[in-house]
Amino acid sequence: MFPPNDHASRCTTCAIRHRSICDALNATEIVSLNRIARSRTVPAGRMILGEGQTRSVFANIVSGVVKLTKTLDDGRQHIIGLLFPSDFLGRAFRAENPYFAEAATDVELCVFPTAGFERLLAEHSELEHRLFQFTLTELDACQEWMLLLARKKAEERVASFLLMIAKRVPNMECSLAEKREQVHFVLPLSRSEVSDCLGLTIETVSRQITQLKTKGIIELVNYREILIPDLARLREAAYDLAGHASPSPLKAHKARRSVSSDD
Amino acid sequence: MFPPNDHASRCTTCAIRHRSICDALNATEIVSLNRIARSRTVPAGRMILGEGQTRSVFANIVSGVVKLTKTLDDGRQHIIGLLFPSDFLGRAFRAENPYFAEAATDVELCVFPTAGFERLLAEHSELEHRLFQFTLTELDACQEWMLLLARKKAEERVASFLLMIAKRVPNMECSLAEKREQVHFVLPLSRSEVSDCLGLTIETVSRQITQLKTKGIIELVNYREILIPDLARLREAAYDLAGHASPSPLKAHKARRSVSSDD
DNA sequence: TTTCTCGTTTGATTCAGGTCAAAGTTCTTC
DNA sequence: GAAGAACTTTGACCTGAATCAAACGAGAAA
Repeated sequence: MFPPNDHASRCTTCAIRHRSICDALNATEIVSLNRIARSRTVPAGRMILGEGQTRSVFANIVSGVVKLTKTLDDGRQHIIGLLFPSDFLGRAFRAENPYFAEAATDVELCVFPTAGFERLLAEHSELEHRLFQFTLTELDACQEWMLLLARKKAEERVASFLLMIAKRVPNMECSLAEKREQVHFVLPLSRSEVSDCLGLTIETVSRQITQLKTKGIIELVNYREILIPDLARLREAAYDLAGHASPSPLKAHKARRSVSSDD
Repeated sequence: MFPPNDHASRCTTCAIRHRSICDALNATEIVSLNRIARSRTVPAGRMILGEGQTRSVFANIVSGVVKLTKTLDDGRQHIIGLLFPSDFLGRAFRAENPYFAEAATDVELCVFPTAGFERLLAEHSELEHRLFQFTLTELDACQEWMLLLARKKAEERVASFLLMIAKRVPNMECSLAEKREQVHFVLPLSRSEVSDCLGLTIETVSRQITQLKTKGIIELVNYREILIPDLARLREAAYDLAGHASPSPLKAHKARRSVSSDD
């Protein structure tokens, strides 16, 4: 899909150049990273990285979506993370990989060989620093997701999921969409995969999507294509009230012994 | 509670010296870290760090247990992490703290002032590297916990929780306990806090503990003191079957072939 | 066109865990 | 040590999501 490596130019035209870990490097360093990098495309559904696999793969996600999954022996499984363009795949400093990585859509990767990448990491602390930043962001997202899994109801989970996707997936309408807070995108995952993200079943996800559709919070162009007429309403359904506290009168939850400041 | 700082000796007698982030530093560097460190004890139940609080606290946990919590506006809450002796508290490079930190038991901290610690971090890449390692471990644990929240049943969750505690809390019997795989410890959390770790209610946690007791997998000395006669049985109840590197056998996945070996 | 397949939706039913309500245990405090 | 208060267990009942079971598209092959 790509012309053979052209160390000088490939990175300069790279779409994710300034959002990926590469942004930590200066022009000279970029060249040496580029020298060891290899482009690779992976079709949807193909495994990229096996759980417990001895040697990790290091790669930038250039386009597409990668899902990271964990599985119990009896088949119960969970998607512990999704990687979008500019995200980094691979656990530095870990001999074993703690999860599977699989292409959710067709994926374009920029792959770095293990040894070479780790050497670069050791030589350029800027690069390690940036990787650290990425890891912290991943940890934040993970902890946020734990709250969802532990305490949110099915509808809130599905709404939260759509919100998360809407934030990271390319919008189909580029006109004055943002202005109107209207979003239109293609879901990168099947219902089954969505349910594996949310700790629900396919049926429940489907029902909740129907529910959101009935309420007019989302519109389905087709199974995968979703239009969100008003992000604020979706945010409300997701109970994603970052900061602004308006205790939704939908259901009065007994706030257990809290750090009560009032009555 | 502590004698005034003695830069030369305090660290050398520190119980967590070699497990904490400090182990990344050499003797000279330790002294400069020690110079800015301050001992502090926090009684159980006291807040250490507020969510969204502008400036982070940096500290080693010397003794006791700290819980990190996230709360939805209506009071639904979740404990996203527990910190044990030698763990590190605080988000480097983040202006805002994404969670509450509260002393679950009486806690002894070794606190570092923000500015000074970040300077040390910048000067000694070894220290940042170690912090990175700690963060990766935290991320691993977090992702493991997501699987628990998403897919494990109540009894498995409680068993997993006890297992996790058993691994990290000091054992009360030091004789030939390990040999027999027998563990005896004091729960650092109340039932309510346990339920907030597991995404369950107090009642369900209580019932599952009773259940485990009935099955003879655990014994209750009192509400907080637990004896585990056979760790293997608890591990089984937790569905914590380590090792497995095979994808789900039940759910038929079309993705099988690995991409790692070349075309 | 028909037929097959795969992913999705919808309906009926079940059940694990939540909710509500006591009652039993510890631990304080006076 | 009596009186509470706080925490924990237990019981009865309810409900939200899982499970079981069709039916419904949409795309692919014939």
